[in-house]
Amino acid sequence: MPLPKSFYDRDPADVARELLGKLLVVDDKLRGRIVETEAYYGLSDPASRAFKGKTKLSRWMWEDAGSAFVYMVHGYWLFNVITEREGKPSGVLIRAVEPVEGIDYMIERRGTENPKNLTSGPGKLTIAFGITGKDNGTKVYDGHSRIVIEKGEMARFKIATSGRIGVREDLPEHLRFFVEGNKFVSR
DNA sequence: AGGAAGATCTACT
DNA sequence: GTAGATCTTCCTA
Repeated sequence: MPLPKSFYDRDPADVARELLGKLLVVDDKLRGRIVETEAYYGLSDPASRAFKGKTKLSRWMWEDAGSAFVYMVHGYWLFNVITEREGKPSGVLIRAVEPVEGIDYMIERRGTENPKNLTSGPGKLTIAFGITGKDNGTKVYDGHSRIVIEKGEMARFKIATSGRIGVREDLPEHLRFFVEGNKFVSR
C-alpha cells in the first residue's frame, strides 16, 4: 500500500526526514529503499525551482502533495515529490536509494555492474529506474500510478543531516537527511 | 544566441 | 581526493 496523500501534506523537512527507509517502486518491478533526501521550499528558498515563479518547468511544484516533479539539470533528471497543499510550492528531492528489487534492469540501464554505483545519486537513480520528465505530475500516493512510494521495513538506523549539496545558495538550516553509514548515500 | 542548472564521469596528482 | 569536460532543456535577452 502506498503512503497516503496526507503524509506529504506537511513541511518538506519533516517529509524528507520521514521518507528515509521508505520504498520507491516503479512499474511494480523496480524497488529501492530511500536513504538520502533533501527538502526544498518555495518562494523563500533561493535553491528552489519555484523561487523565480511559475514556468513551464517549475509549474509542477504548485501541484498537490504527493505529485512527482522531475527536473533536468546538467543532462540528468532529478526526481522530487511535492509537499504541502496545492498552490503552495515545496518538495523533497530523492537523492539516493539502496537497490532492493529489479537490480538486473538497473544494471542494464546504468551500464555498470557495481551495485554501489547504480543508484547512489539523484541523477543515477532516475536512470536506473527509468524516470524522466514524462513522469511529471504522477501521484505517488495512488496505487495505480507507475511510480509509488510504500512503507517498507528497515532495521533501525540513525539519521544524519547536513547542508544541501550542489546548490548555489543554501539556507542556514540543515535540509539534507541521510541514513548514517549507508554505502548508497551519494557522499 | 547564450547561459544556467539541485550532477556525473574520467583522468589525473 | 580534486579538477575539468560534458551532459540536456528551458529561460532571458
